Amino acid sequence: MVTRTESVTRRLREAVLGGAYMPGGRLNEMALAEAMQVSRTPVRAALGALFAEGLLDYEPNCGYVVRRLSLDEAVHIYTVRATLEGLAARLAAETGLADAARARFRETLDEMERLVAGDNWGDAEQQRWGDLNIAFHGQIIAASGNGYLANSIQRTRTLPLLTESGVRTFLAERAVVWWDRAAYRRSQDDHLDLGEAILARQGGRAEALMREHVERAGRLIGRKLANRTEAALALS
Amino acid sequence: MVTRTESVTRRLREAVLGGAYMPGGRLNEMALAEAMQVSRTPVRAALGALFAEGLLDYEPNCGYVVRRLSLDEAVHIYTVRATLEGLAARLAAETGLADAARARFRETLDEMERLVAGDNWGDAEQQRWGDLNIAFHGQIIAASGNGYLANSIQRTRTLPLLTESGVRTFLAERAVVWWDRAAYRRSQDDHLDLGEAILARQGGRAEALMREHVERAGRLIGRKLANRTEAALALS
DNA sequence: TTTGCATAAATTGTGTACAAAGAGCGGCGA
DNA sequence: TCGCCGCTCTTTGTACACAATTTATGCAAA
Repeated sequence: MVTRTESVTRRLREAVLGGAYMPGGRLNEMALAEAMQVSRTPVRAALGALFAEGLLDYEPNCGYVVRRLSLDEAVHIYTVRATLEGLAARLAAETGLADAARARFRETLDEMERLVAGDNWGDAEQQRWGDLNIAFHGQIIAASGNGYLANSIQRTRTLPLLTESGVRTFLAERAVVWWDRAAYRRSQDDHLDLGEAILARQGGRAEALMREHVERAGRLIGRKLANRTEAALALS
Repeated sequence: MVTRTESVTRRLREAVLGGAYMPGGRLNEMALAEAMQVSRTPVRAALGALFAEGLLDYEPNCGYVVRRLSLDEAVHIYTVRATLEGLAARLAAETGLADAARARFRETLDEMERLVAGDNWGDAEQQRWGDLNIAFHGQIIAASGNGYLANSIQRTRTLPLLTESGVRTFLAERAVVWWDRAAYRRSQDDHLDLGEAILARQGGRAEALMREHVERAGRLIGRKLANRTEAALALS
């Protein structure tokens, strides 16, 4: 049996990450309770959990609001994430992958390459590539063998506004993927170098490559976000 | 006005970090509520918050227990911490310290040096050096200008069993500082090199030094912890 | 003695009522 | 008209009662 608190926490997390509420928007306990068909108690527990995860801001006696990330904060988070994923890449390279993991790793890389290099590049291919991208990074993190590191990286990824592949915006109704195809190609080139370094047990090189890889993504998103902010300001 | 939840959270956190409960020990909601003279509601909120901070483990319908860190987990946490503090050192060096911060930084280093090099080395000096050590690291983290990084590092420091200066154990009644004087001298030498690198704006060198510095502390604690585990096993 | 089950006790999960703090609003005076 | 005060209303914080689940206990049978 799963408790209502767990269920509400999961649903609310998905709603916030999915952009159902505007950043800075208040989350009314009573309204959420009615919407979820539970009492305020599990809702309050869920809000507390999401606050601890960094998805919400909280002020005593004032309630919870969806956290609004400034451009600076987003850059800060990406800096930390780049360093942590760099560490994971180094540890993975130094430890080495087991045979099964090695095979899966190669398979993931190959499929991504086929997609990017292929003739078709529609929504389905982008979606698939995004999933494989997450899997690729996940395999490296798993191979690092450091659970605390894995959690720390996960924390940098589950934040409103910034998700695993690309940028979601709360201004639009549905997710907008910001990258053009050239960016995917560049990202894939990074992946190929990274895979080579890790499989060749080159820890230092893997770390440097991963750091640069994630920081590049951060810079890209930073630029897009800066433009978006200007656009949003122009609208308001 | 401060809410009861905040007050209970703070008190409970201090109790857990101070070693008032055995790792693995159950935290009974009713008992805590009576001890703190509040109802179960703020106690549950506090337990949830401390669980999110990583101080407690939780299983639905089974309650909260003080988190028990394995030796492996402690090493993993130190690895992450070393990398993050290394990043902070690099950012601090690259950004550079403002004049006031620069002066305070030098002052902190000088006082630590006077203590370690001085003739007296009692409990008071150790305590003072520990406080300055925290301040030294804190100044670097602040100078990095990355709030998310500061939070991430703080998370690696507030865990039961491992605190800022030395190791607390739940087996003994009061905190035990594990280091001998030679270790303090070695640590201080690291600090001198680090201060030099940061003030000279040598980012890469500062990062490498800080990483090694924190990892050395981690190895030291790891060894002590391993011995302690053997001792504890022998006793039981 | 041990194992299994049924029952009882203890503990956590949830709903709800009430207390308290904050936000919004209207009236009053300068 | 503007600013301030006090009120009301909304929203959050807390206590408590009850439901649901887990854990302990005791008894009977293998």
